[in-house]
Amino acid sequence: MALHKREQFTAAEQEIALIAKALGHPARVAILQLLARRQSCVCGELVTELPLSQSTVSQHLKELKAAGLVQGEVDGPRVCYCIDRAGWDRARLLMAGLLAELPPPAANGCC
Amino acid sequence: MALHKREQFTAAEQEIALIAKALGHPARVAILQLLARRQSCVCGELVTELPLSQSTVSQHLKELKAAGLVQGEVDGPRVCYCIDRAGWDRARLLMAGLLAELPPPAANGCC
DNA sequence: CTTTGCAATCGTTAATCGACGATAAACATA
DNA sequence: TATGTTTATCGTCGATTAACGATTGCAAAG
Repeated sequence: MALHKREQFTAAEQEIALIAKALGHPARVAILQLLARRQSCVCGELVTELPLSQSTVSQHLKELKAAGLVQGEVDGPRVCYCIDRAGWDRARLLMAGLLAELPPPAANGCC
Repeated sequence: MALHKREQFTAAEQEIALIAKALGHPARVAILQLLARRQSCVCGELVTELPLSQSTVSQHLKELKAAGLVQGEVDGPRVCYCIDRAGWDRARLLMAGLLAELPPPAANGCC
């Protein structure tokens, strides 16, 4: 009950926050960069690139998937992760939209 | 020790993550939008616009300030908050840089 | 059909977050 | 000086996160 009040904000605000939160950990940023640069793809390779255990990497991948930024395809015994292009574009759109909002300096008195 | 391993990532990854984390809550997104649109400025006004208590809003403002996205000027008994343009530009740069990284579809086999 | 190898999930722990009310601090005004 | 207004900080509590090792689940190889 009402200890977390996320519900009380607009859907747009929640969507931005969801994506930003997924980007809010250096391990996940590093994973996304590895995937975007196609340096690796398979979960096991990511584990060797990162200073984290297999289970922790798997957990981060799950969060990135939940945020729609990454998708994973099973390929035999291994899993190939890639950037989810739709989610990636959406993220770019939302982030650019938010950060573009600033009008030219000081039409107002106070700042 | 070493329960949180943020230290083990690059400075760039940590900087992006820090900013993204600040954007990772709908209340903070809402605050930034209010400030960017100059609809309000003073902390007390923000409180009335948001479904949160004064202390909670103050806490969120503190986090946004720590991420360099917002700055506050004392104006008598009240405090005027505004977007920190330098931090805002930096955020735009970093986010755009990260999200621009994706190369054209599938040069690789797996995805 | 068993073994092997990879990835996901479970269970646990410590740390951090999100929220609040209460209190304190800073300042203007009576 | 006392009072009211505004914001920051403190203390607390429950929820969530980050991390790990251990276990489970599954597909390919033998």
